[in-house]
Amino acid sequence: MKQKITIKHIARELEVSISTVSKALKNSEEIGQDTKEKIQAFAKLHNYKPNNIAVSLKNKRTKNIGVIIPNIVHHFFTTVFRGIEKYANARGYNVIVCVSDESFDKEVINMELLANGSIDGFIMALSAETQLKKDYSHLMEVTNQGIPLVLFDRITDEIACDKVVINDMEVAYMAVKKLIDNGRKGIALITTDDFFSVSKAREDGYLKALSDHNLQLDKDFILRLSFKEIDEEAINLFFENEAIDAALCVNEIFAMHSMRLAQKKGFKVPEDISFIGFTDGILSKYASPTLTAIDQHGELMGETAARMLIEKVEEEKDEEQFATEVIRATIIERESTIN
Amino acid sequence: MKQKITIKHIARELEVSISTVSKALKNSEEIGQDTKEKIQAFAKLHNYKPNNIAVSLKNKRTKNIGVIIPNIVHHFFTTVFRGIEKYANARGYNVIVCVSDESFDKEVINMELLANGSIDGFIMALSAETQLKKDYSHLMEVTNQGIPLVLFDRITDEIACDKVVINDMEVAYMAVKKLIDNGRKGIALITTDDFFSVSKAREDGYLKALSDHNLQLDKDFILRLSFKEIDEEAINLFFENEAIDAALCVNEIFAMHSMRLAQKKGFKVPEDISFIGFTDGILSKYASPTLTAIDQHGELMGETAARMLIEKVEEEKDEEQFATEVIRATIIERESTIN
DNA sequence: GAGGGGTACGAAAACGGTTTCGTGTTAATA
DNA sequence: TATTAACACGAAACCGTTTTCGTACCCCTC
Repeated sequence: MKQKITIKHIARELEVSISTVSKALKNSEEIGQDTKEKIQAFAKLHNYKPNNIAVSLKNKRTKNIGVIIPNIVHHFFTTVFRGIEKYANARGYNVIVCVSDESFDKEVINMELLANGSIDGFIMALSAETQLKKDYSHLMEVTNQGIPLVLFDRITDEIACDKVVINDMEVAYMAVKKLIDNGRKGIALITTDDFFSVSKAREDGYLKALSDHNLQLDKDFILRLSFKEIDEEAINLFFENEAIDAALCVNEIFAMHSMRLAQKKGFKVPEDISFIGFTDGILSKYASPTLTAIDQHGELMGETAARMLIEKVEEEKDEEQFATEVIRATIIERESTIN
Repeated sequence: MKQKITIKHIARELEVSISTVSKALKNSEEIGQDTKEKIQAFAKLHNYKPNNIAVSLKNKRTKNIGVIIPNIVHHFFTTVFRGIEKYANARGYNVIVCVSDESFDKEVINMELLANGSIDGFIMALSAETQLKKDYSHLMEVTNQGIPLVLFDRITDEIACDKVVINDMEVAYMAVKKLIDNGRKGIALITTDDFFSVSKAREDGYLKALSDHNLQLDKDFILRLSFKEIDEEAINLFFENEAIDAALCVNEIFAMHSMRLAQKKGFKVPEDISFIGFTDGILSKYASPTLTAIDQHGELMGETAARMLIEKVEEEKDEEQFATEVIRATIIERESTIN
């Protein structure tokens, strides 16, 4: 088990000073050509690599970015993460992931842990509990310390920072409009409680589409499910309502369950009832019938967030100028709606 | 934007030495009670938190563990990661994830990057390319430096380190046996090239089950697909063979595609043909018919790997004693096989 | 009053680098 | 030949901790 070689070892071995070695390895003009070559050759031979921690301590840059997501099993977050990781890696950054598990406490603990020097900035989507409590003091703390923060998808207006979202309201509107254009009259919305920023926006789009097309809003057309576990009873009950001939679901899981249960009840998809789900994940492609889905372009979202964060991290001046980038979601037509 | 407070600030403010502050904050017996209280109160008031990087540099422990996985979109790896993250977090460790994208080069680059002090140990599953090339020098390098390493799922015998696997061969055997017990005679194997350690083991189990039950091995009963993209042509051609009445698939994606295409060809599942797939992922549950699957207990696998790694990291002595833990996979019966 | 033993604290080295500044040597210039 | 500027390198501070060791001070004892 050979010990890692340090600059000190090289200096001692080659009988030069530490500073000379350091400079030679960065190819500084200050050092003579032959000395540089000697040192560089020796370093390469012994496979010298600078210690990241020491470098981080010195220049107060870790080249790590902290990502906090509510969960890792949802396809959407996985793809966003993929985008972040890809972009960050290409720029020489590593990604430290923490999963908040939709819990406020875990989110806070993880943030505090990472905020003490481990990372150069945060990318995160708020946990369900955080959006419910509306307590963003841990975010405030972090931004006050000057640590860059980018929020994506599940955001809040109360924190001034960069943000990346999709045009939730618009695309929900478009989805409902598509259903209307297909002749549907009883369009349901299957959503979560509206404390989720995204669910709220999607609901707004849904409502606006209805009213713009002179469709009565029927409270019974909106089903709110827990994000924790699917209440099949509630779905079954919901579909007792024969007036429903289409449903927009705010996520893939809701869509899959609803479609399955509707089918079980005897509805034919898409003849009797159409389905559109947010998140174009793996399930939508393999469902039967395949599910028309709203592609949130998670990977692009992740890349965008990472780009915004790294720009903030690397820019010298800290004029507090924040942007919100909007990714345009697209509807992927499949069998669960009629073309 | 208030600056982060350091021990030095506290020392200056309270007119004591740096060492006194450091000791007082750790509640050292060396420091007088009143001094300690004063310092601790001041620290709490100003929300002092030690700088992780400095601590890491000092005690050569980062409390970070590096995870390198081939991809993040496969359900199996996601769940393993979940297990790792959960366990590691509970023990106060953070997780740095790198995705090798099945590429040897990315695996090497990521490892080298992290090995320079950023992490205390590695957990990884080998990339496809690495298993194909059989070049493990980057792993050797890391273990030679004394950095603990735990391999999971995609492992190699050539590296001495801790390992976590499932009983691939056994469970494949059991799956085939189940099909045989159900009266199936033409049992196919849909797998990758056999350079994957897991595919190899599963194939061995498949072969042994056949021969133990006096079933002829027919080369035409084995279909090898690329892990990169699904060749639907090949699958269609494969199912021209009417003798096939069951298939064991080495992953969920293969199973889903095969089942779908078989159904399209007119096979009824499970009457005409049964399917069993490795990985009890989200797809298996939502398929129609639902897919009998082999649950690899990814989360448990991740926890186990994390536990083994952290034990190695934290133990003082380095007697090189390595273990391989075997997680017992279980078969989840669903509609795609006859009970 | 000298010696001894705690007690409570500080100085300084160390972790592994980067960077500023100073300095000895050499060669060019007047 | 004396002056000077360029060159090549080294000393030391610094990043924020931890930890070892030294020591001033007080109290007790004989």
